[in-house]
Amino acid sequence: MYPLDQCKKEITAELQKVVTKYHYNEEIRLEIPPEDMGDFAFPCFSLAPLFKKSPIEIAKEIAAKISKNKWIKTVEVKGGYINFFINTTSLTTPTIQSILDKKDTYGYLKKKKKKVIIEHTSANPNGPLHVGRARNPIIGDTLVRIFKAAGYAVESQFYLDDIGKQVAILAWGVNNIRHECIPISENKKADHQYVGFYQIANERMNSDETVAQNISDIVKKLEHGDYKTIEMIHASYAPVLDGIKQSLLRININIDTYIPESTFMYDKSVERIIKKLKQTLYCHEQDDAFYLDMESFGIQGRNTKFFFLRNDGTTLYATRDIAYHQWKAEHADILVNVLGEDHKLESKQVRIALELLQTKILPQVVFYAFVSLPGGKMSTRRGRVVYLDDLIDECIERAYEEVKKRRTNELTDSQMRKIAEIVGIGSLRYNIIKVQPEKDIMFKWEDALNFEGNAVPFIQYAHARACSILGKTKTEKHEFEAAVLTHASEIALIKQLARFPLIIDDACNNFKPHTIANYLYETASAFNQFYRDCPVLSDENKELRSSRLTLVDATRIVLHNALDLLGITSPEEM
RNA sequence: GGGCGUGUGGCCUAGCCUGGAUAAGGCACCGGCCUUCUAAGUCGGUAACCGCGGGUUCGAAUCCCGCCACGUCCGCCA
Repeated sequence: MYPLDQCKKEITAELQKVVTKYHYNEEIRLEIPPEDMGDFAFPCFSLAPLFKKSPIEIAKEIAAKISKNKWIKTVEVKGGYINFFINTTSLTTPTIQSILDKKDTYGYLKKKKKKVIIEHTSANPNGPLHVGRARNPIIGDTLVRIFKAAGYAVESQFYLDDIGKQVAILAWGVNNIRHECIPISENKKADHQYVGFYQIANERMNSDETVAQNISDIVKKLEHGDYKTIEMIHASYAPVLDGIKQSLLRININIDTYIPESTFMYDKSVERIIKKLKQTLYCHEQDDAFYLDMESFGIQGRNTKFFFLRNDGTTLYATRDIAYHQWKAEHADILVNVLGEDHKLESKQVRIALELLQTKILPQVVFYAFVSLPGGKMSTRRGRVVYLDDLIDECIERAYEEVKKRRTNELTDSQMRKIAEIVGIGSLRYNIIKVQPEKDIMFKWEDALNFEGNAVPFIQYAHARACSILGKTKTEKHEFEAAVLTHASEIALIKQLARFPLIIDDACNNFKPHTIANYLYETASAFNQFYRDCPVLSDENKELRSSRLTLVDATRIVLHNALDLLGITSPEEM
């Protein structure tokens, strides 16, 4: 257990002890008061009706009975609140010790012996990733990192469409459209080269019935396991998928497993599911196709029919998705999906079907709103997009300009390039993750690439500053004496470092990756204030100097660990 | 028409789940701080009827109802 956990627990226990004498049995929930009013607060308002006294009197009465201990330094009553000021010397030593001992794993929670499958990205391999959906891999990968830190065994999965209409369109295009008819893409990556085939094929499909027929023939052959067709499809999308993987790798994302949809066709599990679904009370037939009537499950709208089998006997995306989820439920204890908000209905339908099939584990879903452009929605089909690769390039380029502006005289070009890469990629990830997923974001270059204020350079800079100080004292031993760190900025920074494990716990339990970004900003800010107030290297007092050095080192570790949770590299200089 | 989500200073965001003490930050704007560990920093200032209207409560940005705006979905697409 981490020091601050221990502290909170003991304050709660102390309160509990006093309060049970009054037959108050509600759970004690401590709050964090506004600045300068203490470290923890207990509001007494809800006790008023029980006590038949004013909250202020109650607070006074209870506060008088609180006995001070290792953690509780002073107790104050203000308004209807009991404010606790903790004994920082009790917190400082174990916190710093814990950071120095655990280093890269400081903040990590104890092992849970539970397996989590986090599905994210799962983009159709018919073109490059675009910014509209860029939140998906970033949120997904951040959750993967957070769950790992929270003690879970995690596997990330990309559900790969290798059997549906979208890849069939791409494959038809690749095989039937001449290269000269495709608009030339400047980017040499295969996903950029191939997307034109998909776009033109889409147009032809919509205007030419024979093409539409050819494509649906491909889908049918796929479902029947026609070997040659499968090979053809695979050859068409493989280079595109490879391009997608490369893009992900550029932003520090590696997905453990790619699960092809076809898996569940060929192992007959989709067939079994169809059979079971047909037996349910909610199944109906319409023109030889089958659907579940979702009306009694609270699904409303123009159409409450959830089709799972076409009239030609082929399956649909959602049908295969049900099979996939059943399979996942067999292989994990917790399932997490990261999906665009356009999947809300489908996800609900799949959930209902899974319930009908008595699936053991249902997925927790994190939905995100699309990133839009000032002119409207992005679309691969219509080619109205900003591609992720272009955004990455632009981020790095702009970061390079910023580095050059500041460090041309001190660093070599390759050093500056390296820093630009770290800052550029970090900027991209940070800007997307710092906003809660369900909030709409309008993509504007000037905002995305603003390098000031609450942005990643601020945090990375704080890390680089810490490294710079430490770099000058490599040979020194960092002795540590908690009692000498008494400056308000030092105390504030230590408390901030102590909070990190609680932040991880909260971010994990509530699927809120953006809280890590907030924490990082606050930590960097606390460090900058310390940096301003407490000179480290120039201090004459040896004990103070080395204790501060240790605090700098501890901050460096926490910033590094938290940045790592966001998949962002911590530069040693900037 | 219906479902789901979002609405917080000029702009962007946190807080909302679990109601509480002067609504917290950033950008922009104005004014200070580099002979001292990288000023991508720091200090101060201007700026908010928390979309609108009701309700619950001792107390509402937070919970409930209605309305408005935006996003998204309501395909034998994925």
